[in-house]
Amino acid sequence: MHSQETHLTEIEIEDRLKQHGYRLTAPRSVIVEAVLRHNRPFTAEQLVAELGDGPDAIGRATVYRTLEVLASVDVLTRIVSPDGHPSYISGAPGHRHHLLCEECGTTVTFTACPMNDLIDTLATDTHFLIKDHTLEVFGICPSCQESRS
Amino acid sequence: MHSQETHLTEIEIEDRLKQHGYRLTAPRSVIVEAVLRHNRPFTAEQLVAELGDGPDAIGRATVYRTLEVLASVDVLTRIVSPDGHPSYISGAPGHRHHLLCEECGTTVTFTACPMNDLIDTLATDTHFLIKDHTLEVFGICPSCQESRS
DNA sequence: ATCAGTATTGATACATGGTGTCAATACTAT
DNA sequence: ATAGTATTGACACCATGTATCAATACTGAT
Repeated sequence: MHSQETHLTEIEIEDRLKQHGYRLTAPRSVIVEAVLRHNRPFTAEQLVAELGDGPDAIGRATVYRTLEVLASVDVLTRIVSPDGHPSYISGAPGHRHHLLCEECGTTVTFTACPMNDLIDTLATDTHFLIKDHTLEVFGICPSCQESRS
Repeated sequence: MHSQETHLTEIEIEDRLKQHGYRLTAPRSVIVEAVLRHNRPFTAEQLVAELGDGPDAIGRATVYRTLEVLASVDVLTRIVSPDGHPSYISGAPGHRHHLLCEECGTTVTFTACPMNDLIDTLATDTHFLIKDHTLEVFGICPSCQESRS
């Protein structure tokens, strides 16, 4: 019911972009490679900092746009923490939620969603047409608990 | 299991501020009155726009600080939508979640939280110390569904 | 292999949402 | 009434993200 994420390869990701009608460009390859190096949630600004200078610098706008594109083809998931700061997590097609360590960012993905029953009840009772929900869990992972004490 | 919110009065809110050691000031009264006029979620910037000019204008920083204070004493709840934009909802002490209409902002509060079981399972399986979770539901309310068709 | 068409890029400027500073003000307990 | 201190608001600043637009580069068709 929960698992570490299995990652797509660069080639699979680029295929997926093509299938959705996106062009394969040098900056996108660089960004995909950078994304694959992260196995923790990262922010757009972190990527900008990594890729935004040097000889083959990639523009801020391109980084933001590409992250959006990758999220739209289910290569990345964008999650928003309770303080409103978004970050991206590699690989998360389908309906998933995450358990994040607030200290080190370790992420556990789980597919068990307890919302289905609740959504039915809410829909019946309120007559809302229910479209979406957020559900993310935050805590401290075992190794951070240890290094605290 | 779900309900429209019952509102505190201005006096009750000001008592609550005092009980927490906050002073009663003119700007805070103005902000509390403004908050009570809203029965839909609102953003900090909306309040700034309402109160930020005219003869008794209230500074942007004061508005932001006061909203934080009101949230800290459970007069307001701050929720963050999937796109990362925070808004405030009047009156929500305790553990509550919300069902929001994406079109008109109508909000239904519910206390049924399906997370308890899941959290126990997650804690057992991952050994995380679980601290917090987000859970908000978004949809279209009955009256907006009607005016669509 | 070349070409034309168009998606993409990146520089820049701008927009939005929020925070830090600090002197001046105003609340509260005494 | 006064002293002490929380609070205010002006301002500058920061962080995150977006719009514009000319220049570039990918792609499919030839």
